[in-house]
Amino acid sequence: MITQKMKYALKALLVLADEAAQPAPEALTIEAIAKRSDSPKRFLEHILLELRNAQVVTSTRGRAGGYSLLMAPADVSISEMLRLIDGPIAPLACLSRRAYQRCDDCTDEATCRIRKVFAEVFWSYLLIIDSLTLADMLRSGTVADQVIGKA
Amino acid sequence: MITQKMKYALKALLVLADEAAQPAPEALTIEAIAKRSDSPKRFLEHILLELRNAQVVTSTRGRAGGYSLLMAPADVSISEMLRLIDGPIAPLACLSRRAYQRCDDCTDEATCRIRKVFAEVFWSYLLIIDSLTLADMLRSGTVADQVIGKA
DNA sequence: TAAATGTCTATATTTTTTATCGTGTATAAA
DNA sequence: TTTATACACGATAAAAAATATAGACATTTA
Repeated sequence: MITQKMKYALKALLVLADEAAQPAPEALTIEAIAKRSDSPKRFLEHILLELRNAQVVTSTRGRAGGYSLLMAPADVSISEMLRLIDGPIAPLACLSRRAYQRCDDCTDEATCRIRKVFAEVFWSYLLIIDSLTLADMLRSGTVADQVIGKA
Repeated sequence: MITQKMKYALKALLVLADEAAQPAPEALTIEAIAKRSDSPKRFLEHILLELRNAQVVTSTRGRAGGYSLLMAPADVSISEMLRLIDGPIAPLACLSRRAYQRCDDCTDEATCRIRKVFAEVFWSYLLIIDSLTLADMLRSGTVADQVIGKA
């Protein structure tokens, strides 16, 4: 299960992407994003900061300041967002490349049967989720799209 | 990431499956399973109880009592074990069939863009993980297998 | 009946998740 | 240059989940 925090992050990104798609996009305040995404403002603040540090969004201070999307939606990888907000996505730490951690009790990774079976699942899973971006979320956006999609 | 509890459960199942594959299989005490799987005995106790309630393993009390595998390894679904031990495997509660829960703030599931994108990932993921069983873990068991598998 | 073993409930500890608060800093307009 | 507005950052806290541990009890069989 993805965390509530991740849901807020995705909602915020959707709000920012929607704004960026407007004719005259403006920076949105945390408050505005919180309202539109129905997220707790003070919590969202930290999430946006993480997104900013990852250079997914950008912010300006002072009057008329706020946040806006920095990367193109097609370049915002869902799996990267998951890693950023929720941490490693591998089912086992010993299968994560970026957050690799050996199991305490592991005598031999090469012969670990748990590792082996989850490795198979994980590679297939990665193949799918690594291909998804914020743009994919936007595409399935409107009700009209939904109806067309079902036809 | 799967929990430590799930790791213990899988290790215990492997121990029991290995025992079941012996010429003269015997019931194994919690202590024996704990030792062989390097799991905390008192914690393992609860795990085995859950597996027993799910009729994956069986137990006998008293002298010479202990646990043994009840289901055939090929019938022990890894995804079912995940559901049993770690809870729902869906990325969102609103995508889980057995543990379905509507999101508090959700106005319309049919048009939720987060739900839609994770639904796609999830169905593909399910396809993979639902096909895996304890038997698959056993197959990739020995070092010899590993070497052959690589060839 | 005694020893071995599983059963069950309660409790405890640690970590993670989900926030909230206070204060500081930057910016732009008045 | 003051002031209003907004983000930045660190501290703290409550709630939930994960990871156990303990004690009393029930069952079996030698």
